[in-house]
Amino acid sequence: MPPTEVTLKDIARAVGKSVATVSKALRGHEDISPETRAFIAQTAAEMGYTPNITARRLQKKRTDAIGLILPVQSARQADPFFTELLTGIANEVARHNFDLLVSARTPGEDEQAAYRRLAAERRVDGLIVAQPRRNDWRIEFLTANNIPFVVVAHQPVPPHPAVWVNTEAGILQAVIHLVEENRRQIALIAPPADLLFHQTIIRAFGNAIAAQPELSGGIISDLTDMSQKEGYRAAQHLLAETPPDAILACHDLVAMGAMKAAQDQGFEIGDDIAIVGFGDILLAEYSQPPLTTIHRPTDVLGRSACRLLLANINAIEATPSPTQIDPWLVVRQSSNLEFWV
Amino acid sequence: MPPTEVTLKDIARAVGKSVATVSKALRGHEDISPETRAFIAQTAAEMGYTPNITARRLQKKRTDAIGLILPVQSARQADPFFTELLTGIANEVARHNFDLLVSARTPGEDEQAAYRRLAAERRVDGLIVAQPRRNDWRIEFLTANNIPFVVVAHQPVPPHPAVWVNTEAGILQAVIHLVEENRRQIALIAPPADLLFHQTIIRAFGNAIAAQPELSGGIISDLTDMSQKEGYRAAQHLLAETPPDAILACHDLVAMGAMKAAQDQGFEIGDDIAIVGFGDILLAEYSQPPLTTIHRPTDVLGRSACRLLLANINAIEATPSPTQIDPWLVVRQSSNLEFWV
DNA sequence: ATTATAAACTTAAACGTTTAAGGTGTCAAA
DNA sequence: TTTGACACCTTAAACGTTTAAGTTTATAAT
Repeated sequence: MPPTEVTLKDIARAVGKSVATVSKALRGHEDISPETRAFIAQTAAEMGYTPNITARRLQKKRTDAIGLILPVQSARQADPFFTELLTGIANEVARHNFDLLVSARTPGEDEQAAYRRLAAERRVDGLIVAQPRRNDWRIEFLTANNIPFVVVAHQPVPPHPAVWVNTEAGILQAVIHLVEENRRQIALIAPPADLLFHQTIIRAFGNAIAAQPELSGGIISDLTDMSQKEGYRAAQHLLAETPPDAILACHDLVAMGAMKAAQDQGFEIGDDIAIVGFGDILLAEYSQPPLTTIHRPTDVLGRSACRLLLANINAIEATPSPTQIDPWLVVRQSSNLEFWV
Repeated sequence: MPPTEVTLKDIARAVGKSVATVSKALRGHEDISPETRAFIAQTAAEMGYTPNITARRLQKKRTDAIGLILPVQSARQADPFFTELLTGIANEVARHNFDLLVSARTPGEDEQAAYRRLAAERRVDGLIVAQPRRNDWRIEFLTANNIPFVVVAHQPVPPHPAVWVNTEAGILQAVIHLVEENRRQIALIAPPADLLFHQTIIRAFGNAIAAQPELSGGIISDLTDMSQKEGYRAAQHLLAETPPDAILACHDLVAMGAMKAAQDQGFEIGDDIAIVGFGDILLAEYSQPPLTTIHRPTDVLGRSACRLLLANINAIEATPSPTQIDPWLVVRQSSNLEFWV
């Protein structure tokens, strides 16, 4: 490392040309002769030049960075969904030479400060908003302040740019599967009511049930978050009275909590009761029994959201990439009688 | 949002003072009269001024940002350890008004580019390096380029600044617990050999075994990563021949894979065989059976690392915060006979 | 009446880039 | 021999801050 950073000025001095020439040479402009271009490029390399992106940013008025604010419950909390989303976004971002700024905040006042920081102070060119809520102030804030963003959701969020998983299709597949497994009373453990996902999944569930005349369905709708703990609690209540023969959970973590509750009450999962999750987090396959679940291709979701955002801020030309992502059902032991023959 | 960003110049024009005065007023310098200071502050607020951090950065030659590069195996991969670490770091970073830049890369060539980008191009003031490897080129690179960093590890990494979990103590607790549970042959499933953690845990395990005369220990040491899949594979081999009566895994995910392997081979976990993990990820409590594990306070690790890094780059004054973090054993059903009485 | 001190500013340069506009020299065409 | 046209390069301004050094005015000390 040079004792002091090498700048364009240093190179200019070294090659005996002006700073402008050096800049243009390095950026490959047409009006610099090939020889000069090559000479400058070589000198720059020899001197160990790396551009100062801060200066570039100031001049270009773009940060070439996007932001993601993770809603976390506690310092410990780490919803695998967000992690996978993050990985997807990070990968895509890297391909386009952008930076990803991450903030972890508990929803509330604190979160607002984070949005103001990233967005109003223009630390980023745009943001990805995950898990939209009812009357989401984040969306209102970003809209009002004219800051580009893309929502990652479970259904379209007009009029805002969004990428979403086709919840309707996923739920329908799950319900059909349960019917084929001869389940007749399905209980849905719905997400917290302040999430848009709440309405989406309840509607999808209602439609799916309505399409199968022999089915009856119930809905648990008092979750405060989508954690194992809440899943445990919800299932506990559910099973205490007249237990359904299938549970459809809004999140794999919730499903895992529900499984534990059922096991603690002596149910044989996959036999006495079927349990289906949503998400297909990595651990779903390794739960005991392995969890049947609706696979949500979260990394694809992240990549698409990222691409859409970059297109919207004119960083890349718009590609007609799909905004609706189809999930699919992954059948494992928690819902499958064959494993119990 | 203003049609165009409000700058110091605009405020200067509005209050009829120079740009320098406005700047100094807003930063609370002594040589601006209280009245002017107040007036400027008010005007700035009214005009909706937010400082342009890019300009500030250029001038100050600091980015007020740190970086974290997550090693990921695939787009899907999402080791809960890193997620928790990330959350811890993000939280601490926010408290000091710093930004956190995150990159997700598969170890290798790709990863190098990410380091060069963040570090050499000075997008960040410093980096946190997690999961150090043998002859870690990342550490060499950062050292050679004079870029501040802190390592998150499982033992000290002299001469580099680091924060580590007291692996020795954790492993000892686990082994003592297993002895009390009347286990006599303990197998360690060690991390991949290229990680420093590999040596650390093997030494700790060796010492712990040596301290208990009645014990015999074996070591599996061919993992390619710390995943459930690898845990499954390792345990499968282990159990095929002369099964130990306890397995100590280097990571909860590995332990979960091992549990599944054991179950698939008809072992009753906690009875026929005890399994102990390392990390205490959130899901450990919800596995079936719940996993006994060495609790690694990952978020604390992240916070401490962050604080140490910030102190090293003179962003905060050094606090004598501990660099060695003590883990503790959490006993659950996977190793506890009492559950089986 | 002079000088020093202090308070409250302003000027100007700097941080490292990019780029529009302008300049110079060469060569070909008229 | 003039006139473009072109290739190649330079000048200068700009992006929005911060801050060292300088200026002005008022006041106090000699």
